[in-house]
Amino acid sequence: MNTAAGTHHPADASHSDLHELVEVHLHRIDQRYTAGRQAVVELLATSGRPLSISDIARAIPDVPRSSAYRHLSDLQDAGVVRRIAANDEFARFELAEDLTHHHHHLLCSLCGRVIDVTPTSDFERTVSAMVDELTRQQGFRATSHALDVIGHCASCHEN
Amino acid sequence: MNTAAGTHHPADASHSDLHELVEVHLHRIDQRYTAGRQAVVELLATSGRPLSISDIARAIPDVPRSSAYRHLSDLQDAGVVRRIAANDEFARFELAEDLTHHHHHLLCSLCGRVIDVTPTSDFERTVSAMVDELTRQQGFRATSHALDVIGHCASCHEN
DNA sequence: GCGTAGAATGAGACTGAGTCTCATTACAAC
DNA sequence: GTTGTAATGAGACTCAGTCTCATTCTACGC
Repeated sequence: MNTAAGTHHPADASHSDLHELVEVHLHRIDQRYTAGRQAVVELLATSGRPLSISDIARAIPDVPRSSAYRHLSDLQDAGVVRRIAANDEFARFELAEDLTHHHHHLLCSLCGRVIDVTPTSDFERTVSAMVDELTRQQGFRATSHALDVIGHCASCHEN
Repeated sequence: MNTAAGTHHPADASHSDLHELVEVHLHRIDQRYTAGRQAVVELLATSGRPLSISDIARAIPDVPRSSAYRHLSDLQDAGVVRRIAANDEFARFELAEDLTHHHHHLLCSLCGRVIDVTPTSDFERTVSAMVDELTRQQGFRATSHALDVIGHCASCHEN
């Protein structure tokens, strides 16, 4: 499996492409791509891991909390940002997969860190088959899926 | 795949067995299996789906909120209860898998409902292989995993 | 059975993530 | 430039979840 933890930068291919793409997504729901929103997207794109609100507040302190929440919510509506629920009590945010690439998460139950990993094609085939089955049997219409592996990250079980 | 949504009752085999097992788990960490804790376990066992705190408060109103939280936290420490983070903002609780059986979740992004499904052995084999790989490559020590499929449940996309 | 130490509980204050409101500012169209 | 509308900042507000502390229960020795 190819892991991408901490090393992939979704905007590597072309940084301006990302922002143009986000702008298109926003325009689709009649929203502007303002400076505050750009700052949030830029941060999520370069961080390479899902960020909590406190991460975001720390990184871009000139964007007030209430605005950051609103930007994230608007970007979520535009399909640009995805909210993920970690095992601790607060939410984290990352760029949506169609702007980056499909991946899963390792959740450290000690420090709360979230690490991205890209799945093998073998794995994804099995998941897709499973999801198809569910759609039929449960009448459940899947839009996406996420595998969360819970455990202890390298730096935590060292200590 | 065998789905078990809404139909499996973990304690079907023997209800008293479950409570004895929980008692053992609690004693292991020097905790008593009191009436309040029994009420919570009983509720989780018979509900057949992960419950939020408001579900629990509604079902057993004579157990105060602060006690319910404490019971859940103690039961979690004993390895009897697992806390799962749904996609909405609040946590849900279910009996740990070694008291029931290994399963995954369908999360309805419209109504917040969480549906349990049991994985195929084929799927679990692939996941285990993937998790082993991670352990080696990332130095991540996995303790458990969960596949969340996000989408719309039958009753939501009917309307 | 009785007394006592420690565990469990209930009530309610407290914390902080996330939401809402509203006055102000920026922008787009004419 | 003017005007209507969208976006923003500040801060009040809500409510899930935690903490504290006085009270009640339980196990155990006598």
